[in-house]
Amino acid sequence: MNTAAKRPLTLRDVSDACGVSEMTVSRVLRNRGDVSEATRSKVLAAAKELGYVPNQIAGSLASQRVNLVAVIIPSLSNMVFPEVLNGINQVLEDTPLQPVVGVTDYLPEKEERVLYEMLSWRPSGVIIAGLEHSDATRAMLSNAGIPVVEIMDTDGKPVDAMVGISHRRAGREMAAAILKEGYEHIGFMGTKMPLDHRARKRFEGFTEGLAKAGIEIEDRAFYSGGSALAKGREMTQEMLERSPDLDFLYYSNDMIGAGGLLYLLDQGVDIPGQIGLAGFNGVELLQGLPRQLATMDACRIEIGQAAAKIILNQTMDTPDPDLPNQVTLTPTLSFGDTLRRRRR
Amino acid sequence: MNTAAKRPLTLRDVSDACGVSEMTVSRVLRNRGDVSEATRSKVLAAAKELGYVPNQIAGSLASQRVNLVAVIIPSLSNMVFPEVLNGINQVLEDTPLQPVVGVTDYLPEKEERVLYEMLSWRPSGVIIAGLEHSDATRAMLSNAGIPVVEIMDTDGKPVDAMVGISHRRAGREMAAAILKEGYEHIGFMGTKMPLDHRARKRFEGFTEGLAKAGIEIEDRAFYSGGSALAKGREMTQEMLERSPDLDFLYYSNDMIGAGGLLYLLDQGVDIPGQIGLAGFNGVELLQGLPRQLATMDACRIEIGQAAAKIILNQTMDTPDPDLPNQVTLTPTLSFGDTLRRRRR
DNA sequence: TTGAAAGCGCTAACAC
DNA sequence: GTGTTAGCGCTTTCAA
Repeated sequence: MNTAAKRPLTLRDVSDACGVSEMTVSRVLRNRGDVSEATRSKVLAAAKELGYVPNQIAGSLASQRVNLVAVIIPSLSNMVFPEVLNGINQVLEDTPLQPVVGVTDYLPEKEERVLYEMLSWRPSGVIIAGLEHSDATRAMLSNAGIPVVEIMDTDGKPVDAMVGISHRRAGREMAAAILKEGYEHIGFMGTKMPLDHRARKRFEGFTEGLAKAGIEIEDRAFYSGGSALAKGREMTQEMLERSPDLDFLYYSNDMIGAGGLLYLLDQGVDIPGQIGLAGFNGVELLQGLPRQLATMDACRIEIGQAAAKIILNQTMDTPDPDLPNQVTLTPTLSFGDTLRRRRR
Repeated sequence: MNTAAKRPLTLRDVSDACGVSEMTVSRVLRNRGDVSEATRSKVLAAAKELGYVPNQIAGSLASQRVNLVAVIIPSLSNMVFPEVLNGINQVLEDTPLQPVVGVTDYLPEKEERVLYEMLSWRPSGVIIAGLEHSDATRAMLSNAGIPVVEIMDTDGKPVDAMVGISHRRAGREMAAAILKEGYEHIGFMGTKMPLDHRARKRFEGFTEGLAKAGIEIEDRAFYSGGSALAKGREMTQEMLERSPDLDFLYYSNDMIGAGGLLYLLDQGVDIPGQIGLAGFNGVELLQGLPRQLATMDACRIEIGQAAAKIILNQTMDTPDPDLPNQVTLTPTLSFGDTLRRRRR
């Protein structure tokens, strides 16, 4: 094993070390073409002995093939996105493709920068969260000449492929479920994030759903920053002081919902009798609360898997033309212990 | 804007479009050397018009410079690691360096694979979690000829630079604090992860700390998989049924600690009078629980920042030789509401 | 089964 | 200020 490599080793070094042409060394290292078992093992031994690590930069330039998949997401703190990544990883695990993650912080300009940066590495595909992008971003995506999958959301028109759920519908269905249980005085709490289009669409769907029954949200509040659990507590307290007649609270995510739940249990409020609660996402994290919060699963893993499969399919020599490239998954509503009202 | 690029554009295309040599176009696009304002704007206009995206693969090969920093961590689900990433991002944000993340799932073989994969892109530096690696991994790290920062842990000898906390000491200090409050019958709960060396070291430090006072852990339990909150609940219940005399429970992470806390509050146990509790990590996530869990901050953001600064410094033309490359941060103990025993 | 030549798209180094 | 030349370290292609 080489102990002090200042200059990284090249194929040339391996070639010299074992007396086999660079070309053949290259073939051995990539398992390409027929190489006699004798030379093969000679080369492998030399490469290992030297501690040779191939230079993918040179390799990719020569072969015009890059085994990277750009994955662009708004955040890593949200738990939702790491789970999507897990789905992607699962599918790409035993393939030559490798995901490379970029984070946008929900900022369109940063999304643009990150995408540009990643495209300059000429990846084999792009998986990007959301359907709303700047014109420049959309242009880059459609001109890149590689498969593009927009994920998480299906309320809109994709550049190429699309995998996700309808957040608008999710909001509507939650509204319907709440009304069906007999709740009528509804408050909403969410993040103050004009650029979180999925949260916005859920909210819109929700108000639509209520409107069909002639009902309006009676109070609402938005937060930004800080611990979601703590915010859920605070906001719930404030809202109920302001609007004591509310009998249902819909939270835009499970974490603030959990904060609200803990607060109300502290206060000895009867849940779901006096007040019902629901969140969104179905984060496994929260199993283990004193009561299970009603929520709607966002199909994160499945989304990641389906997106990765679409990219993978396109990189194959003979892509399956039947693999759908518009996938709408259906989130399931779990009632938990906070939505089924005991009849009065 | 080009609308149907099958073949990606090259510098050549831009050069042709604006009648300026490739070399000058390259200079403009990289803000290198003196270029007259006239040609400059001509080139920029042409590049934008065509939608040209530079090919970093070719660029890096030619310049022998790659602005990537390999970041290798065990997991993305642990929240701890995304926070470290945030610290790294903050520092690298306005530099040419770009982090690229690889995940090992706590598996040494996978760590080896991921590192090999990343090194083959010839990054400018490596930030890798932990000090325990396979021989092959260590060899690759020391032969790579680039700065390497091992993070999170400082109980051991690094290949090159190191930034973290002493988990052994963290364990010892927690033991001391607990004893000082007068607790004597102590149980431990943690993850069943022989490869999580930091958790192991904390545990070792903890038992050492107790041993100095002639005290031994009276019960212990380990879990794997599932929702940590739920596991904390279950395990706490089981442990107290098995060992009803315990007066303190030390959890290897805040999430299971929170589960235990919620369970005990449900049961109406007096905390911290009858039973005291502590976790580890200081996850902001949990602010908002009915009681604040005692914990120890793992300095995640700071670790990320310091590590990135070390890499950044090394990539500069004239690195500051005084920047320390062994940084041991000191975690702070927060007592919360679950460790200060009311005197009996 | 193996090797030699050419070139991937860009930039360092040097001319002009 | 701008252009020319010669590679970077591989793989493709074709010849042996």
